[in-house]
Amino acid sequence: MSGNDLPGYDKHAYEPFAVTVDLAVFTIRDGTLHVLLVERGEEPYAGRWALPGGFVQPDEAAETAARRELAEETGLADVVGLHLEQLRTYSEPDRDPRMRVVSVAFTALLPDAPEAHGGSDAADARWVPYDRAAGLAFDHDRILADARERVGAKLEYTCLATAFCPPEFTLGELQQVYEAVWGTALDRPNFRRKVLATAGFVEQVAGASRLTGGRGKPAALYRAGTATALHPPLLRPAPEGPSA
Amino acid sequence: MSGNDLPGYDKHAYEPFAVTVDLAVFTIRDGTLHVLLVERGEEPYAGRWALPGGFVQPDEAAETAARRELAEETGLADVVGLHLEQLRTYSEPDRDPRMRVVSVAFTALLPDAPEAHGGSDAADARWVPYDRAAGLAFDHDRILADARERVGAKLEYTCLATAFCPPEFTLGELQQVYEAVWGTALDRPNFRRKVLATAGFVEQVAGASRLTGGRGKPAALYRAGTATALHPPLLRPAPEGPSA
DNA sequence: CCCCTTTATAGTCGTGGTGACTATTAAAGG
DNA sequence: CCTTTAATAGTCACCACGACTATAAAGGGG
Repeated sequence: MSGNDLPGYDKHAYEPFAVTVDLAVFTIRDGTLHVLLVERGEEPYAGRWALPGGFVQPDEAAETAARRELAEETGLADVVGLHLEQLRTYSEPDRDPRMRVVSVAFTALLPDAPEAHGGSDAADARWVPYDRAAGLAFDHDRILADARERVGAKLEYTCLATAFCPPEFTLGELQQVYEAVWGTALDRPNFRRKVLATAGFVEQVAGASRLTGGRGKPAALYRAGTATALHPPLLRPAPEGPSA
Repeated sequence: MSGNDLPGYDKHAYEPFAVTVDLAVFTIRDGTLHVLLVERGEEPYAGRWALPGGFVQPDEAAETAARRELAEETGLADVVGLHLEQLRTYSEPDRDPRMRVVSVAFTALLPDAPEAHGGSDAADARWVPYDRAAGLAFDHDRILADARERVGAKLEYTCLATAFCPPEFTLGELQQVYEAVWGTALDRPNFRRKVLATAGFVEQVAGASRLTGGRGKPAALYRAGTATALHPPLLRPAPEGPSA
């Protein structure tokens, strides 16, 4: 609770914590899921890769801190279409060897990656394929896995996938988002039918088309629609039986 | 991030925060959704109702603190079937008028309510119908609304509803859970068909039955199954058009 | 004791969403 | 000019689900 019901409470009855934000920033590059990592310059975990993040300032909310850190460390500040969303909070007492740190983790999605650069805080910032992002500092392996699972789940029942796409995109590119996050192939005509049947998911850009890189029939261009939920959802192929 | 990339960092470079937990504890009573509230004894918001909660201790994770506070304030400690799950973290700088408090909110579900009693910290603890739980202290109105929305959403694609039920329950009782949380009526035969068709959702207790309170045909008893996910989901009737 | 009410359970029917396909169109390349 | 590649169109069968109707098993009231 925000209040305090302890009898005899005063301002020293609680223990101070450091509060940080961690960001799992995703994008799609070359058809595969990439995550933004920074290289740590100091102990502990010096030289190891970690999720970008930093301390929450006294006058800002965690959401504000997340946006600020993303800008400072990677130069990905006012990127259009940045989708930022709280994931969960990690508070195990021993998750930082130095002191008691509670971290509010965020998930961020953005369209085809602007190149990241090491910013003020980070020695280096880089887009890394999700599959090769292991052995991160602290409990960031777990945070990253949680973030990916959350994004995968939200693709099913929200229109979130467009947050990975530039302002105008083809249905093939949108499908690549699903395939990259879920790690499964989807049937193209069926995917197309589903997306177009969902009112407000995408709307066609009149008369425009784009060559997907050369060969093949040019694809129509679409913009993100106004819908935010997907009813009924677009379920990923069930990994196993009905868990019985 | 958990680490610190600031050059020249030392242990005083960060500002300390107080970290608390808030709990939105739900149960079903008389077929309607109830939430557990405590009455505040001190300023600010003295005499107002609030979500139970309290400070996280230096050596415990937020999840641990949540369980402890629930036990201390309400005596609902080792209730069998208690489902506890993190909701999100609220960190607006002015959410507590006294000082900077970051609160990790949790959602808890439990079977037909044991009566709550004011515990060590709380002046009074009481089950309140969700619809009458307004005007809470701090930002607890918002936390409560977020919690209810989350629970409603999770009923769709998880087997969470059994967490509201005693160890043995009828399908009618299970349906009441959905109707109470969603606030809509469901068709009984269709609900039954769906639940039984989902492998691992519930399993019948051989030969047992219960009179639902007197009249009517006695209902068969079921136990929660081993499944945790619902594929395909049990969608609540769409409130409006496809948001287009 | 019969009938009505109540609640659980069984079954039916039609529709729509979806998986698995096949076919056609429009570009580039050799 | 034919092949390859990718987008788009269309088909078909199945199954889940909403909307029903019907039956079974209890209690209550006359």
